[in-house]
Amino acid sequence: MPNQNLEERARPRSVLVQEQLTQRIDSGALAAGSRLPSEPALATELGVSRATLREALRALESEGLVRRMWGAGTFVADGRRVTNSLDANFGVTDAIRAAGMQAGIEQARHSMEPATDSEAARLELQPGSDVLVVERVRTADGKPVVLSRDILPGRLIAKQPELADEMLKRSIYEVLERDLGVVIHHGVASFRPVRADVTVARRLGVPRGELLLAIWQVDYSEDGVPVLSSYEYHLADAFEFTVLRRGPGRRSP
Amino acid sequence: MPNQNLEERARPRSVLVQEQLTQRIDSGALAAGSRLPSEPALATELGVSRATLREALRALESEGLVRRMWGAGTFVADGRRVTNSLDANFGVTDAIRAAGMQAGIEQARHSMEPATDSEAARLELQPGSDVLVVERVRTADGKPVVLSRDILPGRLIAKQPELADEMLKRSIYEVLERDLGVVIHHGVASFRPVRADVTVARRLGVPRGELLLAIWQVDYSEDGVPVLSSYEYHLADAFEFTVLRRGPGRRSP
DNA sequence: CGCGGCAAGTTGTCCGACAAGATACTAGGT
DNA sequence: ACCTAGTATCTTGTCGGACAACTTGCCGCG
Repeated sequence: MPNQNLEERARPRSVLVQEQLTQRIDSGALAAGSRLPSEPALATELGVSRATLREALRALESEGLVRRMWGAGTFVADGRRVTNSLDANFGVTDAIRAAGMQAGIEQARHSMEPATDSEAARLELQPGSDVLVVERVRTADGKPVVLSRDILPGRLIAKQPELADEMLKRSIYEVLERDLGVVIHHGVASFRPVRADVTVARRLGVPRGELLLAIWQVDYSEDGVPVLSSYEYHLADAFEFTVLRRGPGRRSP
Repeated sequence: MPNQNLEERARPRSVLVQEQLTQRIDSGALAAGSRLPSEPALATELGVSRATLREALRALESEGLVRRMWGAGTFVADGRRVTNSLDANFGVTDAIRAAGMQAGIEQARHSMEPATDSEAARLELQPGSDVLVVERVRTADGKPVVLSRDILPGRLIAKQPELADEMLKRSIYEVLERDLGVVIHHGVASFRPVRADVTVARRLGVPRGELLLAIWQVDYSEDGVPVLSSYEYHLADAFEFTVLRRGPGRRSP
């Protein structure tokens, strides 16, 4: 069983450096298009070796935050940092806040029930295992915008069943990380446009047939274990969804 | 003016190593979950120093292809490599082919016209500059699935106007890269569900009011210059759109 | 049979050095 | 005075070796 310290796991220095630089860029301390200090200078300033700094820069380059030009320098990418990006903003709460609105929760309820076969497969559980189901209507400035149904393995909160109530008031991602020490590493989301059926329409307070965007996804922890399966129905006019597409680089001929 | 060789630009060895490893993983030579050879061994095998290899591994880790565990080894991520991912598949042609269908083009036409103010702004051109507009209906196995309208700066094909005709038959991304040496580095795409209006419905051969997904995006070259602005209307049932969401890592407290 | 410690293997970091590319400056010629 | 070509210098890319931190599995001891 892998050692997963919930507390103070020693993290590689290069990751810390990467986060420091990310913060400097996001905070505007390093303006878009500007040149970073040279690697030896920056390494000295951050108190790490040049090799460590270079690893961090490589990761930032891979994420598209900086551009490195041989012999010229390292530059902050002309960061048209997308605001409400489906890539960056995890969860509805973040998306609503990023849009500058007040995130709220209504009609929240949860239950523990045996997983359906398809759900068990998505979460890689034994068929019939108990899962926690959380249904909520998310509001932006008090207006319903999203109907969500989140499904988690029951074992996650077996020792702290009171956390289920927390999820009715706060972001599930927040509870997962703060109270359970589970950090989401990545997720796979799919979506398609749909029309509101009668039940969804009633809960969101819109006419039947209204235009919605359905999103379903599975989120994985840092160990590659699926920890959250969710279904969301978004009002078409609530947000503008954005995705940063990374180029394929040169194609193989 | 930056030196942008269209031909054989010397690329860093670490990037070559990164591509070699990516290919090994994609081809299945390195199975998902398996452990990579140790860094010294792999560096020797690839003929590079360990520092160079580590930079490549860092990039792969940032892309989520491998997981590195201190003291244990480097492992190929349990790659549920998403097939038709909006992240990975650039362009409709790739998406159709990834779905195992035959990509085709109908009702194609192009024209050179002055850019509208909003288009000029999106492509960072002088208002009124000439732009090449390409309208096409994309088919999968002969059935219309997408209506697209692509807009490029006119200067791109000023010297080879015959390439406009090429774009009526092949993927624009393919023409950009193969014939113009322009490699797309990244793009920013937005989308929302819409209903087909009368003109779109007629060209796609569907009833008015049919459920569509509208996608609009701007693609940027490696220099950060916008080179392509496009609008697409997808039939809701044509594809299943998928996005790989990278986790936020640990949040700042 | 269980358990603790040891040893080998692996990744993380560091230092110093040189090669290759880009830019800015200077000296030379016109 | 102006333009040009070469050079000096700064930057990133790569290399080699070394040691520290961590994980795992083996081995011996109780």
